[in-house]
Amino acid sequence: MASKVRRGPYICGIDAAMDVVSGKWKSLILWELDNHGTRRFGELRRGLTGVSEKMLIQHLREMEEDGLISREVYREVPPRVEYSLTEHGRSLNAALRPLGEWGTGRWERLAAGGDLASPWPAGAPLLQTGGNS
Amino acid sequence: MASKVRRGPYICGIDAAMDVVSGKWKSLILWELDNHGTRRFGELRRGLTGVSEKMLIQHLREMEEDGLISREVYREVPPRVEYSLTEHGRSLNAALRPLGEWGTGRWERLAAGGDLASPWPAGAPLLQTGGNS
DNA sequence: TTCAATACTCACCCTTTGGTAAGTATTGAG
DNA sequence: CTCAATACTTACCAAAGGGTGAGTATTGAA
Repeated sequence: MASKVRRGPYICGIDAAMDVVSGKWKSLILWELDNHGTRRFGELRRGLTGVSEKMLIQHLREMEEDGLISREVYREVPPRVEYSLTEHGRSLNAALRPLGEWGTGRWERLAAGGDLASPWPAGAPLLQTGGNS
Repeated sequence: MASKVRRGPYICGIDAAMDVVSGKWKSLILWELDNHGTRRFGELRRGLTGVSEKMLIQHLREMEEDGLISREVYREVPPRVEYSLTEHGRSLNAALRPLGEWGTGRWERLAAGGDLASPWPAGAPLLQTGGNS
């Protein structure tokens, strides 16, 4: 039961993308690695507040299989393992940006006591953060 | 147990967007409504091959609560109910487009006996479909 | 000899998600 | 009176997702 091995059959592109990105912590891992370039296992664990070791490693393994991240092992004592984004992972992050901005907009509207029906809060400009967050 | 009522607290914009879009059939519903403009319950059911009535209506209700779609009831016999995208739903669809294109790329690479590590299949141009699919 | 530090690995369990199949409500047609 | 057509609604069940907590392996330092 090491990995999911779903990989289709897909019904559309969104479906194919979701297969890779769905998982409670995956977008956070993407974001964290995009910010820092390279992170050790322990750094990731401390960076993603609330993640369990089991889920973190499970997600990291799946993302490695999906070609999103690379894993570098340094045979030292104590051991050191470094994770970073591949080119493929960076392109996924870029593709997620508009969705992240849409989500930020919704989030702000909700926080403002949000009326979910109208697309923008009528005059309140949407603040754009740097990345997906 | 009528609705999910998650709506935060979120940790990033992606999280906020995922809360709205996660669900086996939601992106398909978005896509179907974007294509046809307006669809009856039965048309949606027949359009999304494999969806159960329970899940379809559950997703539709949640999406209505989230302001993505609107529901129009015609008091006839037999009854008629029509669903369509709101402005908010259309903006979500737009934000999903890059992700859909990324997924299509991955999908094609997989179908081609895909090497998941390199971002593009080296010379094979990515065919862009019209929407998210 | 014991401990610390790191990166896992495993067994167990609870919650969420989604499917199946049957039932409800309405009213015009036969 | 029964049936068809539509849009749900409900009860029940199985699978997937994710959390907890303990255990493993390695070796230098105390």
